[in-house]
Amino acid sequence: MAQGSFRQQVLRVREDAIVSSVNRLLAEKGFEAMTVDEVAADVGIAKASLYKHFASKEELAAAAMLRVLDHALAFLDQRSTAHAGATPLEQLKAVARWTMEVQLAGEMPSLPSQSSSLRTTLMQHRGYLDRLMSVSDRLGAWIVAAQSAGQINPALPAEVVLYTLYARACDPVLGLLKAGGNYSDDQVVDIVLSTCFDGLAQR
Amino acid sequence: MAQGSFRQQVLRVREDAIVSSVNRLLAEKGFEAMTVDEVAADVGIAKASLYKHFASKEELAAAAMLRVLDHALAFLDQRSTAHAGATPLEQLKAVARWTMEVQLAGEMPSLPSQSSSLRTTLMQHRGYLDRLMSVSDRLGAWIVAAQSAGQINPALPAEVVLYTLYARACDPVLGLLKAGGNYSDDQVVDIVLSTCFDGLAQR
DNA sequence: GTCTATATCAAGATAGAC
DNA sequence: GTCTATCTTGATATAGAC
Repeated sequence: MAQGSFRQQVLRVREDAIVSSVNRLLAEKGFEAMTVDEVAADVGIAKASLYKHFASKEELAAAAMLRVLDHALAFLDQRSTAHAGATPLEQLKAVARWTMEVQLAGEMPSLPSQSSSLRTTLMQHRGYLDRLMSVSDRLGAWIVAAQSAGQINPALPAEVVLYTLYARACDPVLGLLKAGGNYSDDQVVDIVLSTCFDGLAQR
Repeated sequence: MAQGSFRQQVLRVREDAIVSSVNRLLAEKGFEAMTVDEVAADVGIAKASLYKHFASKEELAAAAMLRVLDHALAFLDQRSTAHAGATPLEQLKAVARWTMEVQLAGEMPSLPSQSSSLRTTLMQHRGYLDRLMSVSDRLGAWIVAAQSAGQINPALPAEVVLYTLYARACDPVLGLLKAGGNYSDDQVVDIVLSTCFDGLAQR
């Protein structure tokens, strides 16, 4: 696969650095609170240079969301191949664990469920929607399989399980527990995973 | 208890209307996206008049948060008296159901867990912190009792249960399911309550 | 206290030289 | 493509008359 000229590769690396900064700032402050000036300062280039790479703040954020989804797809690929023997429930738990680890690492940009200029941009972004549907399809297959195997509550509509997994990837409980300082990151993940799959009530 | 002069009562009613508008807009768009112009237009008064009642946008939002907590405290009072015979688990479920109903009604302003000017204001607001701690203390008592009775998983730290209940009051899953249009509000609440207390996994 | 009109400022976006 | 300097807009907040 062609990687382009040296100059193009340099640009690609720079854009990657930009997206990394955007990703972290999005996770830390959210889309509205993040400013383009901050991004430029964080990357170490002038604001005008940013706009040579991305046409708007929304495009900047969209690039970060796209990369997150690509990482997710890569993770799903790896689970499907290197861990093909796992049960559907184990696969779903592995995915949920991965999203929580990403969030605790400060690298999970929370999507704006509320009204936002970013939301309208994303809803018109083909690449974003394609990846989102791809992720949802793969998770959906595991959800249905886990329900057939009696591992996930079959009384729950599959979309409920899917939405819940998405929501837990941005669960503020993780940040609250981490901020409390009483648990390690691994413990936090184990706890929230437990409440997600096993619930609060005694079994 | 003195209610003040007629003029003061009129002002009080007006401020109540303001807080109601703020509360709804806060629930609908969040703090950052809500503008003071919108609030003024929604209430039907001039923007400058708003600033005679509240010193800043943050104070405006804080007033809405305060009222939500007062409503919560009133609900907790009612549960403690009119439903004194309920088990601790039933009380917790009743509270969670109430918060979800409030959210579906578009009246639950989501607190900014992320960095925000509102957060710093609230963290310095005595009245807000007092009410928040009061709510937490009451819920904490029910949580501990429910764990002693073997109704809530005793392996979970009480603060985890508390944070989870707070987080579910703002759970985006509710909005997603409502937006899908496949379920009534009651069904949505029942579903999310089920995933919260019983988890996703088969029992 | 309410209004209209305005000050002030932060932030997204662009111009134009290099 | 990168920079400095600037434009433009939208939003918080205030002035001052009534």
